[in-house]
Amino acid sequence: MTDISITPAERRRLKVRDSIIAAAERVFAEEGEAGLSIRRLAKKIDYSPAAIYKYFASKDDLVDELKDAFFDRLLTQIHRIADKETPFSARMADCLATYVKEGLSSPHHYAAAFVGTARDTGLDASHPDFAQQSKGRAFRVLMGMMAEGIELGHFRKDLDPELAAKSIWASLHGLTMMMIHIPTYPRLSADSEAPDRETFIQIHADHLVRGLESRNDS
Amino acid sequence: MTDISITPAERRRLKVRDSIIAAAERVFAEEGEAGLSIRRLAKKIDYSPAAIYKYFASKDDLVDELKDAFFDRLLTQIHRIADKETPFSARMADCLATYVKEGLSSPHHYAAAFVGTARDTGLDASHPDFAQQSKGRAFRVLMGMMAEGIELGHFRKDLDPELAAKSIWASLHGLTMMMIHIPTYPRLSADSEAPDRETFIQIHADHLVRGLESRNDS
DNA sequence: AATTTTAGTGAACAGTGTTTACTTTTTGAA
DNA sequence: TTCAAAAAGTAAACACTGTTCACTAAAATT
Repeated sequence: MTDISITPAERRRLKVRDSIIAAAERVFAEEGEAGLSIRRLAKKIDYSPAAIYKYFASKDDLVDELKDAFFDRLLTQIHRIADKETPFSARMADCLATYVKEGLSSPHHYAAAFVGTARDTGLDASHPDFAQQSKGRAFRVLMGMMAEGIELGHFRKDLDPELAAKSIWASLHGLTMMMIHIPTYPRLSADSEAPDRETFIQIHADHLVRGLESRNDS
Repeated sequence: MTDISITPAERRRLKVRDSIIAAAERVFAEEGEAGLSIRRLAKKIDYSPAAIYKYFASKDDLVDELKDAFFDRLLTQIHRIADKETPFSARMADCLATYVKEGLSSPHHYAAAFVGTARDTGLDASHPDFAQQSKGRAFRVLMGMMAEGIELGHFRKDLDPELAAKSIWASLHGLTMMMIHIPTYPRLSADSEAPDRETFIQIHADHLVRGLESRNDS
């Protein structure tokens, strides 16, 4: 009985823990991982640096939590579109654009979630299986839509939904990273006449969808 | 007259400088920017840490030189394909695949060249114009091929070569980053039956090209 | 009320990039 | 060849970083 409700001690602990990630979130959103230091964080919440280690095993663990929270938010946004009952084409295009835009809304979070050439965020035994992470769940939404598109005849029948989804995902990821890294993308030089970012995201999504569509129908 | 040839002093200086970047290159290729420290570098070449600052203004400057050198190599590889006189389709596909493969051959270099959400590697006044960098020159090769493809009728006539090239570039970038970040890509879970990397690069390139092609011709 | 567990801390360890004052070596000219 | 100037190289310090450890103070449990 008593273990169902939460004890005041646990409630206090959670409060401190939350204040840590809240402060971290603030710094991280503005300056990214580079600007985030345990000592700086400690000052912000008026604790000693060592105190933070009673709540997080390491800085990486803390940052991982920020990344995970971001991808949860991204997943929510994706679902908000994907679960609609609008026509397939519009839904698909909306989903692709939403992924990119959501990434751009938290560039530091997004980019940080894709760093490390190794298994630090990969899929070794220590981490949960990829499909379980919100990154993986977001991918499965895309893969589901892909299967639907093939089913409906919008996309070529010979496509493997998983491979096609991975290809599309990579392309979306690329545009997102590009726009994060080159803030003026798709403008490269000052003089070039280029559409605004939103329009370009649409163009990009159109190219991608076109590569999947079955031909010889309007 | 005397300023045409190089003095022994300058030659010595260049030798030391080269030994620094050589050592840096070795470390960077294996462990990336994380494993590279001035002090460690100094130990490797048997100099004091401060000595390195007589050759490079900062660690970032040193690392920038590594990145630039890498992109020069990448540009060379791209040109090796693009300058061939083979049929357009094959050349285009080869170019796209080569970009990705070359990126994967030096994952740390490639990924490092695309970090920083800000203008640290962007296109502010301090840096040379984007089109001048080897990153920009590589892009111009792609854009040239795009124009050629439109000219030849392979690609839709209504495409803007610059925008289309940017879209393709973003997609290539995405696949490269994905494969760097998820070493088993396109395999996500251990059980999934997926093609090898080389094949998947091809599939991805095919999707991209398909999105550009004019329709209703075989 | 006594004991055990937990929260929190100051100080230290082993690193980092970078600067400054200083010495040694090399160079170019009188 | 001698001598001033420039360049090469360094030890030590500054201001940081993540992390650990021995320790105290305060709750929680028995």
